[in-house]
Amino acid sequence: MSAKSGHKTLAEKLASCMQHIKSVGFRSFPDFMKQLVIEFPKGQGSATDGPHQSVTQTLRTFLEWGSVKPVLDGIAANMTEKDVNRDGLIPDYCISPDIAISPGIFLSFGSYAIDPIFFAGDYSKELQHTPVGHGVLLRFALPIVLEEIDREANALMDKNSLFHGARTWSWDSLLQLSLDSQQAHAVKNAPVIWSILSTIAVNQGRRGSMEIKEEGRDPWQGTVVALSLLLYLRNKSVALLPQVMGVVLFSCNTNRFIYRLLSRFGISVAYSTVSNKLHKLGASVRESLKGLGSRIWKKEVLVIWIYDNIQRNYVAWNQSVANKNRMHTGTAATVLAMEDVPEGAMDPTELASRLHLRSRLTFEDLEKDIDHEHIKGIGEATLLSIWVKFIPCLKNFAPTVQKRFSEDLKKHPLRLRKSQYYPLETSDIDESTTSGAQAVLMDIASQLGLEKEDFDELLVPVAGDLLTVDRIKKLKAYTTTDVTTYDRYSWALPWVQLWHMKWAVLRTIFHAHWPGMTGKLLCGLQADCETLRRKNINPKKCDFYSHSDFIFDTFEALCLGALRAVLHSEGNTLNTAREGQSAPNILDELEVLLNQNFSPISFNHLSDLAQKVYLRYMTTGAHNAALGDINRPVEVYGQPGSQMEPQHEGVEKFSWNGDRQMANLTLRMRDSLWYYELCHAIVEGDTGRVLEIIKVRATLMSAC
DNA sequence: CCAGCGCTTGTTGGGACCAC
DNA sequence: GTGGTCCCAACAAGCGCTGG
Repeated sequence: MSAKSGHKTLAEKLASCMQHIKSVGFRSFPDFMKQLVIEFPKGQGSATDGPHQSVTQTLRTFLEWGSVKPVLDGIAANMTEKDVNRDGLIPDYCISPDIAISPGIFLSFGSYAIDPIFFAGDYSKELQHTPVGHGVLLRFALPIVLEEIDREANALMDKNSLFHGARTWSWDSLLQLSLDSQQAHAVKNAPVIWSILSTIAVNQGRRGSMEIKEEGRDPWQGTVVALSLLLYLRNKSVALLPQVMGVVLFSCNTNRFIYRLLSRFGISVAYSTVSNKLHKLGASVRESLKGLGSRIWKKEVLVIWIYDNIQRNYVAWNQSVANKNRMHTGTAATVLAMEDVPEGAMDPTELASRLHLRSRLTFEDLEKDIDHEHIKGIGEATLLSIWVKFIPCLKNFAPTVQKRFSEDLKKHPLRLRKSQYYPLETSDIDESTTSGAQAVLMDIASQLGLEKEDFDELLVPVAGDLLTVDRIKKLKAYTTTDVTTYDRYSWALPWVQLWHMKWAVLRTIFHAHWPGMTGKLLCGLQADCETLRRKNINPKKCDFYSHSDFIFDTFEALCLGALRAVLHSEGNTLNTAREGQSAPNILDELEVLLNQNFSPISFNHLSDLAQKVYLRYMTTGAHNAALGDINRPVEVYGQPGSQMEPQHEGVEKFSWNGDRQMANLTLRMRDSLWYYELCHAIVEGDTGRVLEIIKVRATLMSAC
């Protein structure tokens, strides 16, 4: 630097330094430092090298000149004796006080780690016991980093931080916990802390391919949790995650010992805190429910009441004749806010004026209401979706098929939203009796703070399982002559929930297609159950999930089989009868049939096939056809019998040679199709499509 | 600086059961 | 029948920390 530089301010000096560093090709200051302190000494062969020596010389002059030395001296002067014992790098507070650390355990360099160039000249004597190179940088940088970490941690402790627990609990404040938004918050407000913690958590091998894993250990979520714990240990009011963990543990009836253990580590808050807070929460929820009740009464919000019974088995500690395990029955209710309700839809006078029309309803009216074209379209689209799902060569049609459901066949798709729901207090009422249903309704009304006269203008859908609906219908029937609107229960609209409706439809399928005595291992669901070796199938009990999966699987298999049958009937066959060659897997065969014979098959052709399969195997007409009008070679099977007429039901003509199994299978595919569509329409959120299936089922059963 | 909160620790009471 | 044990829930006192 020339004498002129003496007039420059510090900022100017630094700026011109940085400019020089940049102008000779370093991308950034950290890059420069890295090259200078780590890469340069490592990369060069010997200290006697020409350029190497000159850099070393310059660096030594620079160090002697006094820029770094005061910094190092300053650090040394600020170190206490303890700090020095710990090699001066890790501050005292970073280790819990009762742990004895032997001196020099941190950063104890082997001699190989220290570049020989720093040991030349007088300066080396001063630094003899101080690690240089990497160590100098660390010594210089660590206090700065720690200071930055302190600053960031303080920022995360802010009351508006997403890690900060709520001062008074509410379900909203607990439910707002989102590890993803906490992560975003941490990345934004505490980048240094976040990068340090996530560097520990994310495996080096994983950093290259950042694919998203749905299950298993998630290092980023883990980092958020670790950060939450650390912040909670720093300041107990930064406790959102430990609070939520406390509630989770509470809901699992966790032993107090586990609470003590986990709260020591900052994973959960103490049991007494959780207990205390939950009591207050209960009180505040009671208050807010009263508020909701007044909004219901003023018709500012239209709601559905949902309730179902809950059972809990109390295990007796010591079982005896008098003391056995008990099953406790209670009721859990939820209030759900309805959205997008058309004006006047929930008008009790309108309902009252129309009630008498119901008795005029005939089967023909119901049948006329069904959109048969839509059902046909659904049948074909469902076939297509199953074929596309399983046959590899059709995979690229998947978006087209999906579009059919979401555009051509859509009826009333719901907009995407999150429903507002309000869980009520559980009660010990047994809702399985009519008086129980009455008590439950009374209990819900009192929790919402609604008086009897508030119901005069209200219509409230009360949803539950089939039993609940039956009990409420009975209750309404028993009280029709009562005086007040409330006591007549005319305000309550019993309504089967979709899930229970699904279950009811599922049961009817098992009821109809699980043959009792004859041929039970030859055809029908039971035969398939044996073939698939399904466990846990009991048609009398009909547990939902196992049985639902079973119907899905058999239906999908039947649809694939039907496609093969249609292709065969059109003369597309594989020669599989060769000696020593087993029959191909159905998927392999379909792949070959569709690929080779139609190379490649067009979507229109596939649609035609779907239409054929639907008409041939999934309609009531197909069922009737199978009962007599089958097209078999006359010379082999004789004359086909006549189609069965309703008056012939149960009395088969002497010459009848219909295919009873085929007819039953057709009905089963038809019923399964309706169930399949019901489930998928519910999942896809298209209530219009759900309603179409309900209309079909309504002609057959009362649960819809 | 101090009120309030969270937490620990200890106490009480009730219920159920068991051994004697 | 009595006393002891276990479990649960509720409560209070005391301590330390936080935050206004």
